[in-house]
Amino acid sequence: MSGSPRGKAPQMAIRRLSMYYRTLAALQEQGVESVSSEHLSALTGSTAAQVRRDLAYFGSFGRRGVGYEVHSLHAHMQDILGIGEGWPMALVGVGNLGSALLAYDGFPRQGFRIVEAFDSDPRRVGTVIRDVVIKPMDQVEETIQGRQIVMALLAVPAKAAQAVTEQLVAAGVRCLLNFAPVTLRVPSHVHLASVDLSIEVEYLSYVLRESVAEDEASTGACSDVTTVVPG
Amino acid sequence: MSGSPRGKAPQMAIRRLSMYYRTLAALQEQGVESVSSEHLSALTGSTAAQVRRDLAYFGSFGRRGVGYEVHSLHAHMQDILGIGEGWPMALVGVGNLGSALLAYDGFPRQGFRIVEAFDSDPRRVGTVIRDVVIKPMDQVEETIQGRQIVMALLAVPAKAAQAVTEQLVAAGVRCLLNFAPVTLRVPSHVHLASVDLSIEVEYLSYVLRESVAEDEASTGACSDVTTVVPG
DNA sequence: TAGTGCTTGTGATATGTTTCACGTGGCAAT
DNA sequence: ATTGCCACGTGAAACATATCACAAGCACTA
Repeated sequence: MSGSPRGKAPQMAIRRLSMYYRTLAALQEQGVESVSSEHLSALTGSTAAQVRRDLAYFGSFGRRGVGYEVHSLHAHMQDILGIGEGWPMALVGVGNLGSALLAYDGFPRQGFRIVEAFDSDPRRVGTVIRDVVIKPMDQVEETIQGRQIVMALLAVPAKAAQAVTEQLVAAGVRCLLNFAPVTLRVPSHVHLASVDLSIEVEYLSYVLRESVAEDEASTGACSDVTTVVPG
Repeated sequence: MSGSPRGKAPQMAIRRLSMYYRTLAALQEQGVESVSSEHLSALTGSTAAQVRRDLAYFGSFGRRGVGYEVHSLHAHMQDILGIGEGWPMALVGVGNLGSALLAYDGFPRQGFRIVEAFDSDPRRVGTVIRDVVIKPMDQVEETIQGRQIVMALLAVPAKAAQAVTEQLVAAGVRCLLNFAPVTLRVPSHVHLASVDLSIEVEYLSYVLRESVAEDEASTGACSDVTTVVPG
């Protein structure tokens, strides 16, 4: 029902779809009705060719000589990404980060809602954040199976992450978004994405060090350093 | 001072270094003294060949027939990633997410510390979280220049992100870790990494939809679904 | 209806990354 | 010493992804 996947889309293309989707939503709000690959690429930091190629993995949504109709393309992206299904999510670990995730309004705005939250700390169990009651860990399986939840956010300490993962998988979770700085093992039918702050910061640290080294190689005047914004 | 970069390392290789680094720290704590590429790959989810290749971008740290000495390799990774420099960081936006970042103990444990925090909300200005006093936005430039801060975390609402970015860049920041769901424009000498929860969740939503569709194609018995953990 | 200008969709090409396969060096034991 | 085994480091092959460049298609005009 969702177009014709001619060839398999690279993971990165799918992630870019997400950005196109968001950008299209913004354009729609601004009342823009039509957009070209050129325009879309400028707004998302891709190239025009890449935008066209990314979209072409899933079908042909534009009209030659004209561009893409914003509303229609937005709807197609929503369909392809499976937003609209409105998968309910469970959160495990309601510490600092977990609380922030519960309160994060980006999720409901994109159609994803955290409907259950769990924590092992008895002091947190029973408290309510954003209409969600925090339940104890021993209710994970029962609740997740009962509500047919397939997506979970994992915001527990690194040490506990693997054990909790196994608990969630046993309960029937199919997708995990992990925030703990560990490499999780999951069965092949379970999909895993990770947000790892250490990796991001250390990556920046690396490129910073590299560029500082370059600067020092050409010490002295500011010379011809480019200050133009890319793309 | 940091080895011999033969060829340029792919971005992904650098991110994997970060995982090796963390894994080596754990091994060291466990008292393990030697590790093979095979072993390291099992712990990080890579392949042995990839581990060797990734490390080879930066030098040769192992001994043939033996493996890698954990302590020494850990030290090399630390050097390459530029941890140890202990770059001080600034945080802008102390809402739910920003507060969680301030309290996140993964940063100090990896040698990164948030030493300044800023917010535009007068009610938050002046309050103290984890020994950091929240300052108003108009002190960004002065403070960052004064303390020579080059890394910043951006946890402001999407609408404000681009403007704040420009403020930070003007103040001399060289690296930005952005948490707002927008595409930021930065000058080419500024490095940017992003943590985008929408993208992660939507990506999972996509693969979930895909795999559910596959399941439905072969409805009925569980047939030959693999449940073995990978690699 | 034919012509012009514009933008898509897509083969072909170039670039980048991962995997393979094996030569090389190192350790241990005989 | 010599033999046997092991695991790294790396050229070359395979694979994946991004870019280029252009034919095809649409809108509009005359």
